[in-house]
Amino acid sequence: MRPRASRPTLKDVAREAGVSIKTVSRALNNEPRISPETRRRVLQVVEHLGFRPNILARNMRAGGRDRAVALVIPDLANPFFASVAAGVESVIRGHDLTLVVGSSDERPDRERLLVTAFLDRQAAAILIVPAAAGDHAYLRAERRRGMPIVFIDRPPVRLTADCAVTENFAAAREGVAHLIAHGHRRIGFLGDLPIGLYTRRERFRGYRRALAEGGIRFDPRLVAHGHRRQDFAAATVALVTADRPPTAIFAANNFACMGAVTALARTGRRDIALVGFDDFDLADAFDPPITVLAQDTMRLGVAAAEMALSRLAGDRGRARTVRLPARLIPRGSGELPPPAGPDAADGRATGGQFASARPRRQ
Amino acid sequence: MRPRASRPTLKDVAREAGVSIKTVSRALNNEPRISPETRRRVLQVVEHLGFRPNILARNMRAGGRDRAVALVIPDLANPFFASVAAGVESVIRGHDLTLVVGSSDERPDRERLLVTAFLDRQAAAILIVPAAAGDHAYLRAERRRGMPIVFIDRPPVRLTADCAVTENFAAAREGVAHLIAHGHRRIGFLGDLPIGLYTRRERFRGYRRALAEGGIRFDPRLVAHGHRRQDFAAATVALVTADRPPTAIFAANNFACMGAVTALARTGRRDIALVGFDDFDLADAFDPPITVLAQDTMRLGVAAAEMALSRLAGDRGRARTVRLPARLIPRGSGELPPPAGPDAADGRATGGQFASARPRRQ
DNA sequence: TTGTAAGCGTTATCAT
DNA sequence: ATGATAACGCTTACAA
Repeated sequence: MRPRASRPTLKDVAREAGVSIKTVSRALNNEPRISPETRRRVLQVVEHLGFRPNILARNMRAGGRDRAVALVIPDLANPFFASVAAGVESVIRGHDLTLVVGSSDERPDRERLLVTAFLDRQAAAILIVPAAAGDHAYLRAERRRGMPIVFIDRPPVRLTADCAVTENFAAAREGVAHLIAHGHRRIGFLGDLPIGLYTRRERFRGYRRALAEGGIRFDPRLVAHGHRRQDFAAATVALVTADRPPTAIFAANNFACMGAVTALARTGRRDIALVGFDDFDLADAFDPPITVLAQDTMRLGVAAAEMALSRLAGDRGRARTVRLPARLIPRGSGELPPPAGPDAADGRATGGQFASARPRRQ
Repeated sequence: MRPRASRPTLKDVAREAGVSIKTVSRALNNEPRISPETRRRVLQVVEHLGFRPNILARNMRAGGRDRAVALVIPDLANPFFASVAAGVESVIRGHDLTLVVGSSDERPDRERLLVTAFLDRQAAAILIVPAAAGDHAYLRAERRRGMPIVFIDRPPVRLTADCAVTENFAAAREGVAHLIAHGHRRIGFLGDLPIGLYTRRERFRGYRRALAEGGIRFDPRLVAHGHRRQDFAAATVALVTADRPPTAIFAANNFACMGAVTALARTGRRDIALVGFDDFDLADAFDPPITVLAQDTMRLGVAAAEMALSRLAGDRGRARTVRLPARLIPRGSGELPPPAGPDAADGRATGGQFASARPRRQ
């Protein structure tokens, strides 16, 4: 087992080229005071040795931070976050910044470990989609020093910082109002866990508000929760097979919606209206296609990255919050009428037959 | 605009605590030769100042590399890669290593930029899911020095290195043979772009082999390509509405399969059999549910991470390739018979009627 | 138990 | 135009 060989350094290049390390440095950084001839020779040695500068050492000397922007997300497998990352990427590219991503697995302790790891590596900026039940007071000192720290999708807890979020309350309210406008009065709510999660709270508020505005009494039996898609599928089955089932479901996030879709498809129920929060791949491939409130995930990332860049440029003004609207995309599932006409609240008995009697959407 | 304040250093803590920087260092690293009293006092100052060690400086002195494992993938939004990342994570966690991910956007130039950025930052190991049409000769020197570099899903080009791949050829052959076993003789192929992409080549080979073994003549008109899901949907529509359309489709990757599903759902065709390469979320939510060849994506990541760790531990043996089998998951779509019985090759004329005549799968 | 000096690989300063 | 030297923040070796 040969020991790991180390990379060549400035010193190695200098020795090989017969010059001082400073001359090598000059050649590499296009500094003016060096003869073209020397530069050429040095660069040739650089090439030959496969020399690459050690960024860590460079940053240390320069006192400055690394030109890497760190993004910490709860779950790599959730396309929502991938899209946010793409938004961030699009902004920082062209600023000679590299995006690195870490996943907290929706656990506050791992999130903190990751954020700290990036801070300790002198990242230029840190963008965080916080995990549920976290506490960000530990970042106060860094914030005070002017470190660009921006939160995305969910605001920080016990910390004031820049933040880019969707107008969850307004969007949820609009989505539920949409169902009400189509005649539904028994509307189920499928939400995240934990219940205290910011987005779930806001969306639930929107749900309650829409109900109230529609003169509909809130029924806690129509509320269910889950975490993974399969949980939501099970919850959906439970909801629609219970006494006095809902005629419509409002799914408060993408996994909830996918779970509901799965359950409805598997049980062959095409009579239950459905509106989901967050668009998702294949939403248009179902029968009927799924109506969603699409968050502008890309722009969420863009807005966050822009705030970070502004901080990086020296802006020490007070923390800002950017709120982005969501867009209702009616595709079919959210426009289904309740089974027995606009005024009936109970669709259980006739639902199945009704579904097969209606012409199928192509 | 106040200038960005810098983090406190060992020196700051030392001054504040009235000790030397070495004493502070001892207190921080739990070194033995320090009085409990001094340690307590130092740690208190550390706490008070919010001091955090500069990892870059530490690593530089220690000569060692950073304890970060870098993973470069072509597309953050593809759940396939997210799952690979999860596999890597599961291995390196517990080795005090942090996973950082970068996305090449399926572009070789960006991939190289990212890989180089991580190398220049002294990453402990680099895992690469290469973009199409890349060239990895530039990594030869690093490999020679013993840098752990592992390729995932697709092998390196013009470079010999550790590699973890799925047995694409065997799996594709099995999938197509499965369709043939169910009576199909006109089987479409939906493949990646570019055509030269390793996985697409291997899977296409498997397709051709299975056809040959089934005594079926290859028909180039049954082959279509695409990149995004919508492309594949369009390609699918073109395939099934052409003269002498296929009675079954083999989709050579997850987006291809999702595209085919979308197209078949939108056009209400439930008579075309479908087998997809790669499992995907919601594959079980369609009617019929989608039969797939599931790659063990998680284990792909695990295998790659294990090779990297072994290199990190000093193993300088020759490059290895780990090949993992895929698993056929029959869910329904791959078991549909051809329209007019096992021997008919042409399903166009009667397909639609046939579909509505068959009982719908629940 | 504690402190001093050297060094990691860079870049900046100042000679030459 | 080029080079010696200090400095960045830390750890290792050695001295006190």
